[in-house]
Amino acid sequence: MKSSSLPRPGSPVRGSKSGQPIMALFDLLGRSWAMGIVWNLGDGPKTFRQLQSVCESVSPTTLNTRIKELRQALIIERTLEGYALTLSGMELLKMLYPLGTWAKEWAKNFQS
Amino acid sequence: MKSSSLPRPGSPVRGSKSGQPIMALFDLLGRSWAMGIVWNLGDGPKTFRQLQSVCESVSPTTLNTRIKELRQALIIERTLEGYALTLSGMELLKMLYPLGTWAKEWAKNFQS
DNA sequence: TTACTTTGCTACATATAATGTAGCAATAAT
DNA sequence: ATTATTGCTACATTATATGTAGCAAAGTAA
Repeated sequence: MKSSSLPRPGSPVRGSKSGQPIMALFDLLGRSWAMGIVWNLGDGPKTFRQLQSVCESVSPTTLNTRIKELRQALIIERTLEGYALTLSGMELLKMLYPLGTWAKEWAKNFQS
Repeated sequence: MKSSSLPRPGSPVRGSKSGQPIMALFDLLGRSWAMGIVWNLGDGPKTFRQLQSVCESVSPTTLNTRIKELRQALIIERTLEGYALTLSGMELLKMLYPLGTWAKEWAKNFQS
């Protein structure tokens, strides 16, 4: 993994050469499993293997990469019980919850 | 593009074999530029080329793929003025706005 | 102490997705 | 009739994700 693959606000990221915070966040969260990992840590810390099993089909390679990125981004951290959301990560998750509600309404469009 | 590449709630998606709505949404939005496109349509409809220029480095291939997906997902639509958020897409965008605020706080951690 | 299990990964080959550049057909403007 | 713009497609290259195997370290049980 190149170090440049970690999107940081203030450095060029996908969507913004100047590294606008929201674009850095979109770059970070817009990678496979990133939001799923945050979401799944909502009910408490999980070990690597637990995350692997709750994120049904994630490969260890990808999981490990995402974990590194989210840790560097200060969204998750390693604790004695496993990987956990940081305080900041918990705040982020709170902002994702409304998406769950929206998604349920949205899903109605696709019922066969 | 395989038709199976469009994540739909109710069908297997990344993160959920049963296609839980939130996981379908994460699958859809967790692709490069997806959230950036929605975000950038916040201030009104944009043509393909306008989107291309506002999403600085997006390739036409990727932009076109994302547009197709977001249209099928009923989040954006084609209008006379260009691509625009649907009503549902506007609601979704509203749920993304708080992330902008969060991201600004988050960015403070990375100031050199 | 030995043996067995679980954990947190790494290696590596393959498949899939994104990028970058070129350019074309259709419409609009001059 | 010419030129410009728009919404793409083609295609080669590069980057990212997947899937499987397995290993070293730590914990557990006998």
